[in-house]
Amino acid sequence: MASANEAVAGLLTEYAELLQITGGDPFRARNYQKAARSVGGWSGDITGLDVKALKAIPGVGTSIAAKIAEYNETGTIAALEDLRTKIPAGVRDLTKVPGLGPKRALLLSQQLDVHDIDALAEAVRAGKLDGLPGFGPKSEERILHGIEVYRQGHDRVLLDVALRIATTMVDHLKTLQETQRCTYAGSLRRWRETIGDVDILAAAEDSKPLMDAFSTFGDVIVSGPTKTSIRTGNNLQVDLRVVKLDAWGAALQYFTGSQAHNVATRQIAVRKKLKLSEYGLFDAETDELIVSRTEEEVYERLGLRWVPPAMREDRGEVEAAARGEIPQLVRVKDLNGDLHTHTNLTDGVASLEDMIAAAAGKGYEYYAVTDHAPNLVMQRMTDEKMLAQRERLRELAGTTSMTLLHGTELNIAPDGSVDWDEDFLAGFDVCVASVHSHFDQPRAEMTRRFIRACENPRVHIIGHPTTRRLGKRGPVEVDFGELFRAAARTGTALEINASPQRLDLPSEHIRAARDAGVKFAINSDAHSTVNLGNMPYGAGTAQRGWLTPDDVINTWPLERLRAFLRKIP
DNA sequence: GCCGTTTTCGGCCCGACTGTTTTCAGTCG
Repeated sequence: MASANEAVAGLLTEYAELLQITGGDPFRARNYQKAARSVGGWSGDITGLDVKALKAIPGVGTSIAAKIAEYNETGTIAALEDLRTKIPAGVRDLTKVPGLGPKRALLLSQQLDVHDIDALAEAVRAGKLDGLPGFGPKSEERILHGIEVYRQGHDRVLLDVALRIATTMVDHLKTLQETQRCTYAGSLRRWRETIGDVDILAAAEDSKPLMDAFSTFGDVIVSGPTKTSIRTGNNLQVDLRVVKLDAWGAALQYFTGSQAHNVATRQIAVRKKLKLSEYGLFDAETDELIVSRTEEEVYERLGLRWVPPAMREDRGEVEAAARGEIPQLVRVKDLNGDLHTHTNLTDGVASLEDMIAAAAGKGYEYYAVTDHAPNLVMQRMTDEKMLAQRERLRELAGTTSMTLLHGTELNIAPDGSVDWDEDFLAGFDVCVASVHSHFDQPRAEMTRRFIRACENPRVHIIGHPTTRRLGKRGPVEVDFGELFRAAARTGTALEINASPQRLDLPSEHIRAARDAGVKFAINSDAHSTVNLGNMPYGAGTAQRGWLTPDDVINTWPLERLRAFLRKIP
């Protein structure tokens, strides 16, 4: 089960969607959506808060606070239950079909008596859309296509997949003579953990050659002089927007988003009698262009510091930028080492020697090898193998300028214990401890399990704390507040696992953990030399959690790191 | 429904594209 904040955010989102379907004041629906985001990103726990306290959350006023308080007391929201009964079943599902919004989904549901996507597909194929007002032959085609897309894994793609596709297209577009600038923007530039569609921005006087070249990368969905959308072979939508070079900064700011961040910046513009669009920042009355060439100029003219893309989620960054308090975020180049990697002694694919050589190529000051411990039985680890690896690692120390650390990735048992006793663990320079089994323990047990691991004086880092696999397995149920307090109290770092399948600890928990006093380790969890290159995804995730280098132990110099790893005072 | 250093009422981000509706609504981002 999700946290109370997430649960309420989900209910408020549903309420907003139902309001959109019923029509009426669109600003009401928008407000519920805004409140949902706000509650979901609220660093405190809403459980037990009364109306007065709830109203301190931005976007939560008297009415929404009352609904949340009602949820706190009764576990339900009567107004939501009521709205659910008024809307035909399945309309919300129908709006999940791309191209089908709330209005037309409701109309189809009522006119055709269809309540799920399968029934809709059948009705369209049976020609039941004929004669419906507003639905022509193209509509049928679009809806059927939308249903196909929905079914073919409507899921978002992982960050590395999207980055690869975007980079290929950007590199190709840059080869065209007409292209003046080209980069990816959108959620990819913000390092969101998964990507729904890729936004590419280019500057050119004549957009047609770019649009033509871009169209060859997939099936064209829409195409005009400023925007072309395609769908690639692996079902990823990619949008190319072409602007004039003069508008580059405003366009980059606009298309990087998020939408919520853009709303917030535009509201600031409005208050200053300005108008912000992808074409520039204008005087609202005279329409005179003020600035548009760079993002920095646009933010500056709004009275804001430049906001790093990873922070642009309307989670307080606009207010921070107005106060001039944008943190110096941790960057990949700040990382002095990698503290969680595997070799072919367990499930890695590269040898110890190859992993060390590849890591040296990253310019690290230190590097830890942390193969799996014996309780992950399929890895067949033994004391002897581990000690032999340590010996070999010490021999290799003379071959590299990096300081080599011998470590292991321990398994946190259901009771919170780990693989080896204190004496054996004392032989390691660094111990990562992770949950690899019994993912469905009840919340209280799982929480005790993690806390006991933190309290182990030989455990330095909790690996991939939620154990989620993006798109495949959800997070374990744990009281994150308790976990964060335990990690801070015991001097145990939480990992930000940089694997694109994990990105764990997720960014939405990172700020709360940091506020609790937790330190972090950004680790590749590499099982190959190539995986050592996953660090940018971890750094991006850390940036989304507003972390600075000081928050991240593997940006520290070796001596400071060693002091942290001593843990026992 | 929320919000306020021009407002406790009257705003609320803004533009592109599509299809079919001869002037615009729906959808998307």
